[in-house]
Amino acid sequence: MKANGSRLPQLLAEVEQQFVELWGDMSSWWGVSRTMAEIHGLLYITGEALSAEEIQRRLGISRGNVSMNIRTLVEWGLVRRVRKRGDRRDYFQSVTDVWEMFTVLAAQRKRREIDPVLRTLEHCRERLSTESLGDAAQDPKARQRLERIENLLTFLRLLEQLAEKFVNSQRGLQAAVQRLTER
Amino acid sequence: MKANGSRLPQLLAEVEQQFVELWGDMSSWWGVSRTMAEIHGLLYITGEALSAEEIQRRLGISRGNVSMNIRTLVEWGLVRRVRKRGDRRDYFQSVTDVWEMFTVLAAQRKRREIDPVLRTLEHCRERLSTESLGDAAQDPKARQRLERIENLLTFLRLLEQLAEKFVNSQRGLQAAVQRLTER
DNA sequence: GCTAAAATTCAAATCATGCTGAACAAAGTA
DNA sequence: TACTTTGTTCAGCATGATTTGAATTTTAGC
Repeated sequence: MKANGSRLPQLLAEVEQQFVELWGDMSSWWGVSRTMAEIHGLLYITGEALSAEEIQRRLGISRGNVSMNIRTLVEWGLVRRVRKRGDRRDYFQSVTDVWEMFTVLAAQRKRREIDPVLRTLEHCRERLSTESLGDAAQDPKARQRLERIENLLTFLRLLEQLAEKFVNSQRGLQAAVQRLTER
Repeated sequence: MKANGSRLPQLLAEVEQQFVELWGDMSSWWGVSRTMAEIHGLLYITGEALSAEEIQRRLGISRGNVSMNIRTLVEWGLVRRVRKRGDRRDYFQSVTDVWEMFTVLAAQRKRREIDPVLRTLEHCRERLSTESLGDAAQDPKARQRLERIENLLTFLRLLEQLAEKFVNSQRGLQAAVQRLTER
């Protein structure tokens, strides 16, 4: 289908808008707030270095909100702070590599959510172990629960290792996953 | 270390409590509400078939809340409704296989969150394609954005395929992932 | 069919998350 | 030094998500 009469800039703006919204919809997937995802989405799709004011204007959010969220995005390495000569404002630009972005987000989630869970699970296991319980560890209920906890631990450890591969060797893993998903 | 003097049932109750909390902490990981995760966690760790009333009592939540969340858990196949002869209450029991549970949760998330995003992304791509734009597709900005959208699509499709493998052949994939994560 | 227990529903109340905006700090300019 | 522009912080508030509980429906037993 051929283009209607609308001008290109308007179309780009519309697609940009749609993309930012979509990126916001994915925020829960990455475990970040909607606004943080939108800021990142805007920077990713435009590819430009935008000032805080520009971001504020385009997303219709407050000054403080931009500042707080940008800080996290920069800390995480998803966005770079860029200076322009003769301009004292900060500008911000997104990393462009999709695998790198995913790697960062996965690592953050792992650190914040998986690691503490593993610690707690290990603690649960410890409390039900033979060393802690002595003869009582033979109790069928205790044994059953220990088994369930161990199954879970095994599974999560596997996920953890998988995540680690992502972080340590995106490229190699990319190839491996591709092989894995081939017909 | 050997057990202190505390009785086993109390220890089991404590570990149960800790586990339920932990499972609740993982709720955002699965994209479900904390209470839904807690109900499932309780059923998983006890292994028993519990009545709605019992769940309500142990988690300190309302009757309606149990009913609503249980419904979803049953719909998703994470929990089975069990009848006991001579008792007209419903009892509920969790699936025990960790891979099966993960499969279900991943499939739900994919359906609810990944699929719609892919549809929207494809729509964005379509709007920036040569077929839609004609000569305007050569505009550097348009090309750059199309490229970014395509990179993302490629990546998400890969994730999608990976998720599909989980759903279709947990066991085979389990082995594959294990191989992948070996030293 | 009637009754009572159990399950479900959903409007209203509650709660948590994350946003706003005003106050403040820092950094550049004259 | 005083002023202006930009960036940061956080208490209080707004919004949306979750829960409650009373009304309603369903179910099983008689």
